[in-house]
Amino acid sequence: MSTTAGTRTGEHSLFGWSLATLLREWSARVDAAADDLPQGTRGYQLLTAVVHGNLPSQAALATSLGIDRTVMTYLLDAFVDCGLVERRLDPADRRARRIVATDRGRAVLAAAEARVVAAEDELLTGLDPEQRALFRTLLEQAAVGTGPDADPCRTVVEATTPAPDAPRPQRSPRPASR
Amino acid sequence: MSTTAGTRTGEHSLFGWSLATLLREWSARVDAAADDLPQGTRGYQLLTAVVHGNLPSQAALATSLGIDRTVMTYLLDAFVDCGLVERRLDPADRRARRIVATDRGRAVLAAAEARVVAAEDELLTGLDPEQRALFRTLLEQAAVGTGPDADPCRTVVEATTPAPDAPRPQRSPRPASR
DNA sequence: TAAGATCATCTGCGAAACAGACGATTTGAC
DNA sequence: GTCAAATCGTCTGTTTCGCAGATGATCTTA
Repeated sequence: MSTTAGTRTGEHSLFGWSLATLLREWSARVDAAADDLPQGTRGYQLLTAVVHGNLPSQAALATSLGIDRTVMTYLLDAFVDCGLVERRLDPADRRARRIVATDRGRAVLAAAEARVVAAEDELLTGLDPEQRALFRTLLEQAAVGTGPDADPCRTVVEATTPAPDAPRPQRSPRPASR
Repeated sequence: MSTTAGTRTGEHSLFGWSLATLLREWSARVDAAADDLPQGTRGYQLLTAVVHGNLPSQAALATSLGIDRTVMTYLLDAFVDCGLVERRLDPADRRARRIVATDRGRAVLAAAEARVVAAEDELLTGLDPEQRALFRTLLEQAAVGTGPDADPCRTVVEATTPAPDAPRPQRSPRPASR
């Protein structure tokens, strides 16, 4: 088991495996670090998005986190029940709810974030501190470039792929226009 | 993408969001690029591990991919039905099955890999080529350092995984009434 | 040889995701 | 101004999926 999973056999891409492995491990550690939040890792991500994300509606929140709106509903229910966030009516659009964190929500998040940052740093033990900073920068840059808000003009798959007839079968990144 | 998802509010960590976003997008593209494999992205990862991973048993395959053994069983069933892999008895341990790819499996994987590599490169449009190479290197290095094969002496969280009494106070998402 | 651990499989249960419909509201066309 | 279409959040129902547990086969050890 010493050399198994990652190393073998030349130069095929370990990109996906590495990404999945890293996220899995991150998720496990965040689950442990943020166990005072509902829904574990996902709850942490949600609260982070609520506090720092500046997203106008539940739908925006959902697409930013890559989850379904119907899931967002009961996810937020749990947070409201815990007194961590509030649903307020958006005066500009009375269909939408504006999600804001309570004081307690912000405090809980801050405490969790401190633990998560420590866990993240520990997660990246394979890199020395200088590399860690660089890695974080590159990662964020890459993600912002492809996230749900990415430039819609930069069409994606069909350029280099012999995509049959379903170029983008799922997931249309429709950010609210701006 | 100017104001929405990721950028806001100073210096909290976007690490988890970036990781999840990138993996989600990667997964979507691989789903499209490897749609001739069972189980989409997961199937691609499985076949990659079978061909390049040199893993001795289903269990090793499962832990490397972070999935359950019981899932691995029917996942492999699908691949065997498609004639992409075979289960062979391990002569050294007749409990275990040694999973090997068929010729066709290797060919299908090779074709898929070509498409996936292109998709990955396209995924990283936010980085220039030099940064991409660096990012891949750092990512793999970080993942190998924390993966299922990482040095068990410096591990941290593994202890929490099997813990039966682990603090997981809030569970049910509550289909709350309101 | 016996007891315990490990590998792969199967069964059943519970949870989670997804599609669809609904009322409320906004937007756009005419 | 009116009407149709789209959007937001919610709820319902279906179905899929992961996970715990038990089982038979095999290896390991004492």
